[in-house]
Amino acid sequence: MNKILSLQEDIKDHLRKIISNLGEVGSNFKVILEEPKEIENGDYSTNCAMQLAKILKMSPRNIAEEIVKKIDKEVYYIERIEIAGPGFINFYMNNNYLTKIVKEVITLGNEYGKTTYGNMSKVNVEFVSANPTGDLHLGHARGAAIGDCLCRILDCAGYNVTREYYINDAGNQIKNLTLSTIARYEQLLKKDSKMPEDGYRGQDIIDIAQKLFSIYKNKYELNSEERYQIFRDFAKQYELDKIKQDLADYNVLFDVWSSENSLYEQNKVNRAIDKLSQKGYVYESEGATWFKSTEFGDDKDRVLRKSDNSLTYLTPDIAYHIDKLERGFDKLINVLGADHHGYVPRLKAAIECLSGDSGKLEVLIIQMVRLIKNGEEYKMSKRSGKALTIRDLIDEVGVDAIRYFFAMRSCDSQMDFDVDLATKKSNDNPVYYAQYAHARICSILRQAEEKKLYYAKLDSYQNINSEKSYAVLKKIAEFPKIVIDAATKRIPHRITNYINDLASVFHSFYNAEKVINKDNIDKSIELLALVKATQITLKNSMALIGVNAPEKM
RNA sequence: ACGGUUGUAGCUCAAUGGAUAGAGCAACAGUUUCCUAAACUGUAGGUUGUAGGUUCGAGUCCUAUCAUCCGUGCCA
Repeated sequence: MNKILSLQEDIKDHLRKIISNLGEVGSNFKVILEEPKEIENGDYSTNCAMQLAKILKMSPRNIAEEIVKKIDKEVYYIERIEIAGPGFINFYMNNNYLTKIVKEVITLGNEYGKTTYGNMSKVNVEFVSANPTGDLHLGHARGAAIGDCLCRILDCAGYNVTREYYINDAGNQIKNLTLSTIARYEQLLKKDSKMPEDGYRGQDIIDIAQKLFSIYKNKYELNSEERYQIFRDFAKQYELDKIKQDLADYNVLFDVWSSENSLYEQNKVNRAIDKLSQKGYVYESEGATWFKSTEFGDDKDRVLRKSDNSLTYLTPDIAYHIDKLERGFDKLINVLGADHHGYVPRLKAAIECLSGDSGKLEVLIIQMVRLIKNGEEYKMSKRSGKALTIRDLIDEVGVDAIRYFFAMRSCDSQMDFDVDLATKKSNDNPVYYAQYAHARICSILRQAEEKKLYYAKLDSYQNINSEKSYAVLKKIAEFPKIVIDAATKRIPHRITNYINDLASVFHSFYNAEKVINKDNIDKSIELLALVKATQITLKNSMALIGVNAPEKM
């Protein structure tokens, strides 16, 4: 824990002791020490006098006075304390304490922001998991950005994170992909083959067919089991490779690629059905096999095996989640699009039935993204092939801008993505604001170096003493706490807000004060340390979003 | 019809149950003999969808209602 944060904790402990001497307040009374928005209200503030009013049957202001009398100001770097409004106790710190953060940040470097908060508990985050039947599109881009940022944040907060992608490479959609490919292939052989009813009509299928044609020519003109298998495997691999490449270019890497098919090969799917059956929650009706999910809170019972003997999407997915639990994770987080949120209760029902561990599964719902083009909604459809792919986005807008844009928004509000705005007015993109701050800092450090000026690592900085520089220091000191907050609440956008705030206080500082000043070398080398600490914090926080911190712009 | 999300400045969005609800864009007025003006400073802009309730205190929690999007397949 950094010195500023531990000082806050120390003050809290101090308050706790004082309060417990005032009377019986109960063991679950929590002392809250917050940072007021308005600087006039102090560096820290506590509302505990108001909270205690009812318990102690005294007026908040009287309680506040009792508390304030007993606070040891010297030990905690407190300059003065005021009681304000209905009973807030406001602490005005001796700001010299803030400069202690500078040396700490510089010493920690890339490690600044990391904590052991998560105790290395094992978290599995499953995200994207798009079927290998076509390109990733806008919605996947949002899920990928949120999922990946969340993983980076959890990792920073001390969790042991596994990033996982579930490949649906066994079901109906693969059959559809294969039949679509075969149809395109036959069309290349000048046959009058029709696409399947709900086939995939994108350009990628034509590309696959052409590749197959250049390898096999007319060898597979006639229908055969061999043709089906070869075409299926080829198409599947082609699509999957493309997805992997696009994600890698989007700065998203996975630890584990799980295959649905391998669940069948290991007989895990049948075993899941058997286990549900043994527990007595499976029955036959209308030629299908049903799971009695209503016993576990679902709206209606669900089909596991259809009357045509094929399985529903749910069945292998149950086996998959049991498999994940058996791999020893303390927490499973699924990042899902809002269009799938109705699916969650049945999955949880099955997990609860089989393991009693459904509480370990947490689903993060990402709301829909509407694509706006030429001022109106642009409807996308994978089947028709009409879509804006993640590849198009990367080429047109750039990875940093897209990732930052998606990470900025709370994931539970639906949003519009205006392509024209994103491409044309890309200079207005907030990511540049932060990147510019970083580039600016690097420029200062470069020029200082040319003048043989280097930042100083001191225990206390007497020359860092302006309001603007205190604002920067306070912001820097918050960072580890913000990371923990973003991790536990699963809100990556807290980090982008933080980045924006940090860039803002720095820009403001920059415009008010000259860092490199030949006439005051002592001050310069101290301010350089502040600048260096800002650079480290900015870079580390941007890394959590997965965007670059350029040294020049 | 039922279940879930969202509703905050002209637009896009923030805001740990706290004090005078904040940013960016758009509008207006300023700042460069000086480390990057992709920046900074200021002005203007609000009945937090509506109506109740909970409490010392509500944009935040509860109820109702309206609007919005998503879902309610033997699709995935």
